[in-house]
Amino acid sequence: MAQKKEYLSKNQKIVLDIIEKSAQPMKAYSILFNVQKKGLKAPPQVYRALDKLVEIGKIHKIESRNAFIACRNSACTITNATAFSICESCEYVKEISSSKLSKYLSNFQDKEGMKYNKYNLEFFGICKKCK
Amino acid sequence: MAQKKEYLSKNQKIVLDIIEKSAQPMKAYSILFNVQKKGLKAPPQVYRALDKLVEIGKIHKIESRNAFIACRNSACTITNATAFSICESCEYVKEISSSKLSKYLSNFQDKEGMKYNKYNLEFFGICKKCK
DNA sequence: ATTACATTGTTATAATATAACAATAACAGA
DNA sequence: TCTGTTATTGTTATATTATAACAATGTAAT
Ligand SMILES: [Zn+2]
Ligand SMILES: [Zn+2]
Ligand SMILES: [Zn+2]
Ligand SMILES: [Zn+2]
Repeated sequence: MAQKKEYLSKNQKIVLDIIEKSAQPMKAYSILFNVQKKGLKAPPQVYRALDKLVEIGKIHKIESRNAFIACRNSACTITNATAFSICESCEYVKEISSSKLSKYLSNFQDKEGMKYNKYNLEFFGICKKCK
Repeated sequence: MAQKKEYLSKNQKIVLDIIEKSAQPMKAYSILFNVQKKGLKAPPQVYRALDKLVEIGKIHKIESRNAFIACRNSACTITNATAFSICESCEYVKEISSSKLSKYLSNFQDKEGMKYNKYNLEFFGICKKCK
């Protein structure tokens, strides 16, 4: 995990850094605002970095929120099997790392017997704090 | 299913109609273009209808694609447990109706024992045609 | 008729994301 | 070193997706 970071470009490091420092998902334009002091002034600079970081699995996109969160699931070397829980009240997001769940979904076949190489699952509910 | 439609408003019916006629997911602005001849001229008119239709489960949003598809899963009276397969080559989308899968996910508990009242799952792969 | 409430129409704008191209850096082979 | 090649960065403009705000109209109960 740490090694991979060595190969990141300058902008990729800057963007990853800010996301990793955030406990919760960040939106692209909030990232942009936060990295402007570091010289990244325009959306494409941020989006390019985000694309790459998603591709190599250092971060994940929370699709229903258009936001990006650092991967902290050590089992998540793969970028193609992601699961999250999202609190609909406070928007708290947590990556779910359940080998049972990922096994189940990775092996899932539809009615035609088709298997999939990738999935993204988002659970919604009310977190403990909000209850 | 048919009854519910009776209670839809004019704009909701128009928008649902165009989505149901489409075999595949439609984007909001494509819907807008298609309903302009029916008098819906501005985005809010379409987005309001979409919001309502999603809420009552007549359509679903494909989050990773920002697109909307009619629900054709008769078991999907619930709007809170959705699963789709998406072809990454041709973008073909199909709603998955597997009672086994939905049972598994509805009963899923995370490490803290928390259960969720809602989920959305998107599988990605290459469909038969594209292979 | 009056109130209340839902729906619609309308304009403007916010938020998210990409196209296109120029400039610079990194680097391998001649 | 020079040179071609590729990746990365910088920059401007624009496309795409979505909502705020408020006025107008419709619907139905009292
Ligand atoms: Zn992860
Ligand atoms: Zn919460
Ligand atoms: Zn459905
Ligand atoms: Zn396909």
